[in-house]
Amino acid sequence: MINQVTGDTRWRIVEAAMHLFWEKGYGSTSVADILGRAAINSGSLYHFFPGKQDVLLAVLEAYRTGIEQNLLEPNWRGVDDPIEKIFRLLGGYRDALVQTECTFACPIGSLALELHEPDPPVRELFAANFANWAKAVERCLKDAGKRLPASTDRRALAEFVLTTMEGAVMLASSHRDIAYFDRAVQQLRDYFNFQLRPAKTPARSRPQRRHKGKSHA
Amino acid sequence: MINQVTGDTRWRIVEAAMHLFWEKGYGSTSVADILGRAAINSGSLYHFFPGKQDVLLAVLEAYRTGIEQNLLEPNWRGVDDPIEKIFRLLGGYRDALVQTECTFACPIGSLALELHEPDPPVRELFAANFANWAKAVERCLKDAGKRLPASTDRRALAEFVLTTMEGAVMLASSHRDIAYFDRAVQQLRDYFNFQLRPAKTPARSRPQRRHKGKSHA
DNA sequence: CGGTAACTTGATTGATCATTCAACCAAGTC
DNA sequence: GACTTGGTTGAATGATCAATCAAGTTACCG
Repeated sequence: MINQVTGDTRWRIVEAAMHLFWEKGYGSTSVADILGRAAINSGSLYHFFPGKQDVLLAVLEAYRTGIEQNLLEPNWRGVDDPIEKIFRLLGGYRDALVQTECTFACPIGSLALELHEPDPPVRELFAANFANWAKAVERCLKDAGKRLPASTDRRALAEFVLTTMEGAVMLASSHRDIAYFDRAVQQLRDYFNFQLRPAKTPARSRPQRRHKGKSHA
Repeated sequence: MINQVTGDTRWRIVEAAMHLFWEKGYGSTSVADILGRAAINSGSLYHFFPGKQDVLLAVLEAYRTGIEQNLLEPNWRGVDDPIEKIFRLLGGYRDALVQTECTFACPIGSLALELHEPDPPVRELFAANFANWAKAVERCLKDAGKRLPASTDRRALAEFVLTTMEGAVMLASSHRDIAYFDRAVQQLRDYFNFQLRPAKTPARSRPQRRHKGKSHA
């Protein structure tokens, strides 16, 4: 998963912790779990990290620096239209949900809500991750140029895409039903269509039903 | 907090757990914490509940049955306009964020994301809580009658309000900044305004900036 | 008053947790 | 071949956790 130049111990720890925090959350992942998955001993972990929380910091740092390579690039490969890029990104989270039978998707969001009162450095990394994500969407919105009215607040709209994604993931995973995610994304699509003036890809100008039943894949 | 006919032990436990789960989450709340806050001994707790998880079930059940009395009624007192009711409800979450300096707001959402793989009964209570919340909003949307186009999918829109609230709470609490919440709600307001035909309260028909800086209260 | 059922007490249990540390090893340097 | 540096081993430590239970208390009922 992800990649790094070295296959050294430190990275094995981060990689293992990434997976486990994503799967079980921070609190429910024991150091022993990490040791097991990374196939090392406790002494090695504590050689590289002062404590469990510092592993979390490294994990969040890895997400932060890897957003381009591991999140945006795979989802945007071969996609040019900036608006479509946004919905491809959301599609990536949809895939994660489907692949895990709607149990988990966004690791940052889950961790952020789990740790209500994180130490300042942890909180700052959450914020930085969210900010980078929104910035990427904001770039798309700027690339969309005049297809969006000049009056549209691009930053607020980009944040709103993130808001929608996180909320949609929460509902879908709580219900164990991808349809909740799809309906939310469709609402967002409709919101976009209200604002977009038709480009190459003609935008439906009126809300239109989809996804009546459960999953659609 | 909340209320119940009796001030008996069982209710004291649920009340204490409600507060603690909200404040620290499920995993970080020890049974000892609950005992302390409820001012009882472990034997009493285990007399009423087979285990910690059953306390969680009771808490979720309490939220579920109390939504009308403890959530809707206080926020909707004196408000008639169904659309305004929706935004008053969101305002209630805003108040919770502000009062806790943006550390926590929606207990259900936090717990739902914390417990990735809850036992079926727990998961069902999460789903039921979300469903009731969305149903309340859906009722408002139906009460709005012809102010919304007939083509609008009221269920999907109601769910979208919930999606937005949960996502907005997550962003605001991660950044410790209420402005993230406000911007998201403003986007939702704009979305509504695209669809609403002007009622008594004339709806701004164009997005309009607000909240440039940090908090606005 | 005797009896019983509901409830409470709080020390105790055993598991699990994050963390520590002295001993060990391997590669590189002088 | 002595010494150092960077990394590894894994048993041990002490804290904390959810859960137990035998002994006690209270309230009600006949």
